[in-house]
Amino acid sequence: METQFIPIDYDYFDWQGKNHIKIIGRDSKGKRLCIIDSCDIYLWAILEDNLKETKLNKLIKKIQNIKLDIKGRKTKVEKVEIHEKKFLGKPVKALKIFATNYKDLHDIADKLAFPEIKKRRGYDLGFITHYIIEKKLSPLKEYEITGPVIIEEFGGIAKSLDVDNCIKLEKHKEIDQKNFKPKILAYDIETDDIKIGQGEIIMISLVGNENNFKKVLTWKKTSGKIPSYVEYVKDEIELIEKFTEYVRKISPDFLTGYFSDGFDLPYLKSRAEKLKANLCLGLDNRPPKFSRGRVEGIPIGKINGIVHIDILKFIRTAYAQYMKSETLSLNEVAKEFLGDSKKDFKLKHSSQLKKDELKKYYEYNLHDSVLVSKLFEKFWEDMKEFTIVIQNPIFDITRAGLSKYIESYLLHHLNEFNEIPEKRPSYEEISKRKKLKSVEGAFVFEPKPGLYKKIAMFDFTSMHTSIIISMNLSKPTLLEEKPKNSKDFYETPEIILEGEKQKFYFSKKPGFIPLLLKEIFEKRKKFKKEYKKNPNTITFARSNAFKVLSASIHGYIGFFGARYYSHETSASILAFVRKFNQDTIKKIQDKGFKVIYGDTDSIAFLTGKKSKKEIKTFLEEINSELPGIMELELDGFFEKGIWVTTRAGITGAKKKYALIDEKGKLKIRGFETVRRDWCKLSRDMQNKIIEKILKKGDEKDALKYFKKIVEKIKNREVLLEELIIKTQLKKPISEYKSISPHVVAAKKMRELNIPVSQGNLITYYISESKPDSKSKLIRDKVKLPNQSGKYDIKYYLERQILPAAENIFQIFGINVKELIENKKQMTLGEF
DNA sequence: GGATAGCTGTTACC
DNA sequence: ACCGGTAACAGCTATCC
Repeated sequence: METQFIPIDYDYFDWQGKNHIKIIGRDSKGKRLCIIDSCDIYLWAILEDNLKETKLNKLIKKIQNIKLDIKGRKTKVEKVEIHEKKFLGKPVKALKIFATNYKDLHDIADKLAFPEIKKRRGYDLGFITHYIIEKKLSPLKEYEITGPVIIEEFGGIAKSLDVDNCIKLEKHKEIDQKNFKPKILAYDIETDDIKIGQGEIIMISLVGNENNFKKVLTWKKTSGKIPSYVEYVKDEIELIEKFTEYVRKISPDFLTGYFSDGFDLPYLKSRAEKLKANLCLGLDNRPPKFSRGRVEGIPIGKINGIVHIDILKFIRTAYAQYMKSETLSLNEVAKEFLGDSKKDFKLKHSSQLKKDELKKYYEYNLHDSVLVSKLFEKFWEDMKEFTIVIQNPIFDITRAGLSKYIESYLLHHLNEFNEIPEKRPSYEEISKRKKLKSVEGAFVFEPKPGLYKKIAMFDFTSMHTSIIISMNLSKPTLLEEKPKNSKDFYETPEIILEGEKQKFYFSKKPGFIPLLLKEIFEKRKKFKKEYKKNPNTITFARSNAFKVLSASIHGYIGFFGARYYSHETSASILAFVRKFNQDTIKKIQDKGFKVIYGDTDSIAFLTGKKSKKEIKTFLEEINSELPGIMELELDGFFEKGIWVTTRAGITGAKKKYALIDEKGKLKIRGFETVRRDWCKLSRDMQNKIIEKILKKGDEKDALKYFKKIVEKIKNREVLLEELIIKTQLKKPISEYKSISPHVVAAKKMRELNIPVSQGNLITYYISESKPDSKSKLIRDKVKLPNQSGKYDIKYYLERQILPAAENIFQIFGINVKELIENKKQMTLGEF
């Protein structure tokens, strides 16, 4: 049979002792196919240099005779070949040692402790990654494949799978990608208890991307007319089984939820087990399987053949860093990316629900799935792009962290360089790396506080990555010492590493890591351009997703868990980052401009009387002098900007500024207004003050506004919701050494049986202390938002409002602190 | 018992 | 443990006198 094929989900099984890959995917007509294939299984033994032939032959004989008897399964080394390979860029002679089963490679490696063998590599990739590398059959790419249809072979696997055809792969060829439209089903459950399996599942909503499929399944019935999407079932068992039936009938490529790895799917599983209900969602007619997750032990739910995607996890890795939302709740994320939100509905125990409320509940439940399905559609192109670039199955891509992205990308391209993969660091190696002092980071220019006009901002495009590529920095290209007879190397500035002043030297002969990173760099540039041409939330998200990927390369090299970790390289990258930024600052100053700020890869300066065209020409001039692919670009021109002092004193505060461009668009960094751990009142107030100063140029009006807010607080006219402070609980309550207000708030919540756990955003406000209280601690005045009380005027004036305004007014010589203090005396006087 | 340096903890910037 | 360094800042905690 010959057909087109898009691989989607990868799995493997043993048949007659040998690993076989099982790939579920689609053909161009939307038929679901399963492909069975196998590949060579082997590991590498890197030999000592200059090994004599007789010794080598003896060694090969010994290896060929290795036999294993593990867990009752007998197996042996199949064959051994000699290859000229490279390891960390250097030529090596290596033995390719073949085995039957990938699982055995580790045990074989253990038996290779011969003095002739320097290193053993390539047995810790996992079979799926090994297969994809070996056969170049990558997820979500498109292929022309040929092979016989199988029915009885491999123990009748074809019969156990719910697919249109099962094919034994003989040949495959990559073809151009057409626009693959996956079948998607979003789901969401409602329950009576948020602890997994502790309550009943009340209803489940399903939303598909074909035929406008919308469904709410429930056993909680109401009277009167109900919407056509609601389907009643008898009880919870039937609810779960109906859900299973629909998933199987629709048989989507992707079943997607929001936090569904941590809630919906484990909940369904737990209830199904308890009630003995059928939850066999997989194409293999089995229930979902769970494994322990990477983050906070949140499980990972896998369904055979149908890729379960928890869209929250992908958002967390690829976008969270650059999002405006304060939390990654479905509601906030939907607001940011879809301009839509959850339906307004106050959740309560189903027994407390009135008949008319139930209809609202159905709507609410359905809409959650609508949002999830829309989010999936929004991010589909990005997930696909990441999957194709990184070449790991999309199931893993959507759950992995950034280091995994980079590492997988590298591992999948090593063959192009004839490279043997480096191993994962051992536990001992990791502890050793963790003990090293952290390397000196980027340079931040100390600003002089003040109001500035006519500002230009330059920044380097993907600075760290372009430095790695341009200066050929990586573990394999790092030279042991300064070459004596050659100029073919890059020299770093002086670096202090582990207390020792030194320089590092990198070969100019292009290494595989810098060469490979170029693709990621190019993609980042491409998507940034796309965003600038067509700015919307989605082009912004994509541009940022690749920005994150591109920016994490340097982090990967300095990450102790990385295969290609290099402390020296990491220090070198940062030394170049400092050097190029400082050199450019100097160039700009030498040209006669006043530099006012810069952080890592950016520089802000006053354009003075120079035209935009002149600035751009100057930029080109700087660019012509930059090495390799390094590029400085214009971030923008700004009409005005403010920089303030630190709270403590007279020095300019770094990482805090506000700018306004010609279109009146504000760019605010670091100020309280962008920090979620300040109350809404002070954030909004500060934002307005900045706006009044930058837009209208009217600090008097800003001051008037500030006084108004002070009055409002004093007169208790401020709504409590404006005074709520939100702080994240970053670890379990018991682990806190210092008991700060948010920890107290979390404790109070626990006392009231409100579930709190690590990662929750804790909300509270500061109330007036009891008259008899001697405590000066703020934590003793903490109250939860729903606890009644009077807000503490003094606290909000002195600790929330004043700090958010003080430093800004100080620029204009206005001392608002005195103003508040006078007012306080007046207040006292009034009493 | 009050002042304060230093530490813990959170968040943001890049 | 799951990209990392720089920085601001609040509020607690230890230590001093």
